[in-house]
Amino acid sequence: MTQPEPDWRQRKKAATHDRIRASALRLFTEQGYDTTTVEQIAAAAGVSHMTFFRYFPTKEDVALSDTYDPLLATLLARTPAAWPLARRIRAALLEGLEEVYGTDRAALLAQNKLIVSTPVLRERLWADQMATQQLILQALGPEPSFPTRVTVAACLAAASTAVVAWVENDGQPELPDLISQAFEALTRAAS
Amino acid sequence: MTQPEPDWRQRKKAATHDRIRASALRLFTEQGYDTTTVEQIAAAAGVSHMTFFRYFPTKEDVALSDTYDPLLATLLARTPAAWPLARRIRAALLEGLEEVYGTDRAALLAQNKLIVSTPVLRERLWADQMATQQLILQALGPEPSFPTRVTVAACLAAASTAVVAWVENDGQPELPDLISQAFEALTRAAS
DNA sequence: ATCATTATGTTAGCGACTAACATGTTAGCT
DNA sequence: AGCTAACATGTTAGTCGCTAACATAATGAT
Repeated sequence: MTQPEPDWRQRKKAATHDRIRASALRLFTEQGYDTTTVEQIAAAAGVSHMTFFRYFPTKEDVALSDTYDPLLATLLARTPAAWPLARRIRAALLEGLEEVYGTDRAALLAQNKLIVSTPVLRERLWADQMATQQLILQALGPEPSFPTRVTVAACLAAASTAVVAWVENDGQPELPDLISQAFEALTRAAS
Repeated sequence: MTQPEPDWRQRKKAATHDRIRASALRLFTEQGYDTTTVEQIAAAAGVSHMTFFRYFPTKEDVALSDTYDPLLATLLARTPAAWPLARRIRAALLEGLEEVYGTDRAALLAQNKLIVSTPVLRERLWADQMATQQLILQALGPEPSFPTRVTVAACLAAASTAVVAWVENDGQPELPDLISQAFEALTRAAS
């Protein structure tokens, strides 16, 4: 009997979720990821360490949380199916970026800087990239062919390279431009 | 004064190194990676858990140990510099494979099957791939351009996709063939 | 025989993470 | 209002990967 579920409960959950997340990110940037303990995060958010793990499966997840992936799948499906796959992915990536880049550019840069400069998180980033790849392949239909898989993997590798270059140069060339350059490099790599 | 270093010492070290590694791989395949504890591995190898960590920095490393990377760098350097980068990497990868594929194909398949089927190890695999990428870039000279980085990343992504497909299909299409197909797919992705 | 080096073991501890159980707080029903 | 079931949170104790500090035994050089 889980009927009406008054949403103030969910609001409260969302509130502590955000409080934990905010405390974590602040502590991470203040004193580094590795030296920050889950207990500290929990204490800063006013909860116990068990509550932390009820909201985030691992310590890494709180630093990597993003909502970009599901958006990407829908954008890709909306792209003309007649285009070559690489172009479709490129278009979806750039379109998705536009929706956040204007408002959240600073946060995006800060978060990715933290990730790239923390070995453990960098590892997880590649792992998440593989999850994104699975998601894209499913959005393209069942039983993807081997060449399709290779193409998707290459496109995501290009995009990741762009992101890494972006944070390494402190956001100097803007990310959309870098992604475009990356895809152009991809098409020329074939020659 | 560490002069002669009688090599029987090194032989003994190599022996225990191999004993630990063998015990670990056996236990991993018998009862799974996650459920196998470092203490069990150490006990099976007749050492203490501290000795284990003196030989392998982490539990993951014992499952991922390979000597392919340095070989790859020299092979790449030996390849004609006039070729397009993707072709050079492809040639180096295939040439490196030839040297082990005949004798160690079974072990290679088993090890990669373990890795691909274990989430934690899969993560580390991508991380190691980034290390390989760094190594290739250094072998190509200092200060690689952005397009070069993209190309290398895409080539390694293609190769990884080939390896994953190889173990998923239980070694059915042979790995060198899959790698060739992957690179052909790469060149066509550009169109 | 002595002494420095090296490999190994022992112990204690930290931190991420889990399981078991307890407590309080809220929602729905009578 | 009062009872009960559901749920969020806390407490406690434990496992496991991993590290540091110190102890011990075997080996090699003098």
